[in-house]
Amino acid sequence: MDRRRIVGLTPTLIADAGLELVEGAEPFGVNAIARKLGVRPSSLYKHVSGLDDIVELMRGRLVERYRTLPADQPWDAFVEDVVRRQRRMYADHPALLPFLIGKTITSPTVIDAYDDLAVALQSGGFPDDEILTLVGMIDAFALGFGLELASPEQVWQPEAPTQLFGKLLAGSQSGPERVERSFELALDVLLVALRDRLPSRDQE
Amino acid sequence: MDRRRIVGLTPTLIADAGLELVEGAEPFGVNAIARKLGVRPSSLYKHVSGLDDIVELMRGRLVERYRTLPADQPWDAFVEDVVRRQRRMYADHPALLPFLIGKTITSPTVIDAYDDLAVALQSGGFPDDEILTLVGMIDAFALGFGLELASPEQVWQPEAPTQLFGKLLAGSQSGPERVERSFELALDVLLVALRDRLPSRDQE
DNA sequence: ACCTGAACACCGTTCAAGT
DNA sequence: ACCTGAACACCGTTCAAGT
Repeated sequence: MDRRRIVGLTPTLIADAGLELVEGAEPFGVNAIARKLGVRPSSLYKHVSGLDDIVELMRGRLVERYRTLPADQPWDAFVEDVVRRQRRMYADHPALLPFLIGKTITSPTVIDAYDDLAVALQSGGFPDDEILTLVGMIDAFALGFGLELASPEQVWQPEAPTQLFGKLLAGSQSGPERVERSFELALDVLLVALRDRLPSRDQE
Repeated sequence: MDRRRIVGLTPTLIADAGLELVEGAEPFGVNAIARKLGVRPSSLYKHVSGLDDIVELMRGRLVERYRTLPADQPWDAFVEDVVRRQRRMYADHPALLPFLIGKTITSPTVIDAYDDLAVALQSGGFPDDEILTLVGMIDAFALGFGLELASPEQVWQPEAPTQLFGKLLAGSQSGPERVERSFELALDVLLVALRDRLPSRDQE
C-alpha cells in the first residue's frame, strides 16, 4: 500500500486549512497550516510556493464564497450587493487582512469578480475611461469599512481628558452599532454619488 | 565614566528608528530597530513593552508630523485637509499599515487629532449623536484610499482572458494617476455628502 | 511523486548577570 | 538604572534523504 495516498495534499486543501485557522482566530502561518493538516511544514512546498502563494489562494477561495453573480438587476443594485459582500468578507477574516493588502491580485476567481463589476458599470452607462477609477473607488471603500468592522471593540481609548471626543465615546452606542451606522450612511452616499455621476440618458 | 550614557535609549528614539526603517523600505521589527540603534534587542525592553508598544509610539510620531491644527477655516476645509494628510501618511508608510490596523488607539497625540476633528464637526453644526459616526466614516475613507495608494504598481494581474477588465487595464493610464483620480473623485463625493447632510441653518 | 528530517537564518521576548 | 548575553519557543524556507 502506498503511504503517500493517505495525505493527498492539494493547494485547495492547504488554502482551506488556512481559512479555518483565521476564522477560528487561531495562529496563522505555514507551520500552523501544516500542523492542522497533520503534516510537516516542508511538505507544503511541493504544492505551493510559499506563504504569499497560500494567501493568494485563500483570497480566491474567499471570493468564491462571498461573491455575487450579476443577475437581472440594475447596475446600482449589483454594486450595492458587491460592496456589502466584500465588506463582510473582510470583516469575517480580519486576521487575513494584513496579509492581503499590498499584494498584486492574480487569482482568476478574484479577477473574474472585478471583471463582472467592470461590465456592470459599463452596461450601466459609464464611459470606459472612468470604469477602472470607479472600481478602485468601490474597492477602497469596501476595504476601508471592512477594516473598520474588523477593528477591536475599543477603537479609541483616551488616557487623558479631551475637549469633546471622550464625552462622545462615553455616551455613544456600542461599537458595532456605530460602525454599522457609518457604513450604511457611507454606502448610501457612494451610491447617490455614482448615480449622480452617470451621464444622463433618455428618460424612460 | 558611565558607559550607560553613551547609549541613552528613549521610547521616542526607538519609535523614530522604526520610522526610518519603514520609510526606507528596510526590514522592520524589534531586532531591526535594535540593529539600527547599535544595541541588543533585549535592551529595548527597558523602555518599551514590546513590538505593539513601539508601533503605537510610531503612530503617535507620525500623527505629530502629518496632522493639521484647526485654524480659522470652515469645517469642510478642515475635513478635506485632514483626509488628504491622513491618506498621505498611510501612503508614505505602507509597510507599517499591517501593524497599525486592528489595534486600539491610545497615543495622546492621535486621540487629540481625532478630538480636533470631532470639535470641527460639532462647530460645523452636526448633532452630537452623529459625530462619532462621521469620524468613523472619514477614518475608513482615508484608510481605504491610503491602502490603495500603498498598493503595488500592478494591483491586478489577469492571467486569463476577461470580458472587459483586461482591456481596460491595458488601455488605462499608469497606476498612480488612476489611483489619484479615484481619490479626488471620492473625496469630492465625501465632502458633498457631508455638506448635504448638515442640518440647514440660517442663510448668511 | 510526495513526504520527512535536519538544517538555516531568522523572529519577539524573558531574565539572570554584569557594571 | 541600564545594557548584555544566553536562552526559549517560535517563524518561513531549502534540500538531501527516504519510500
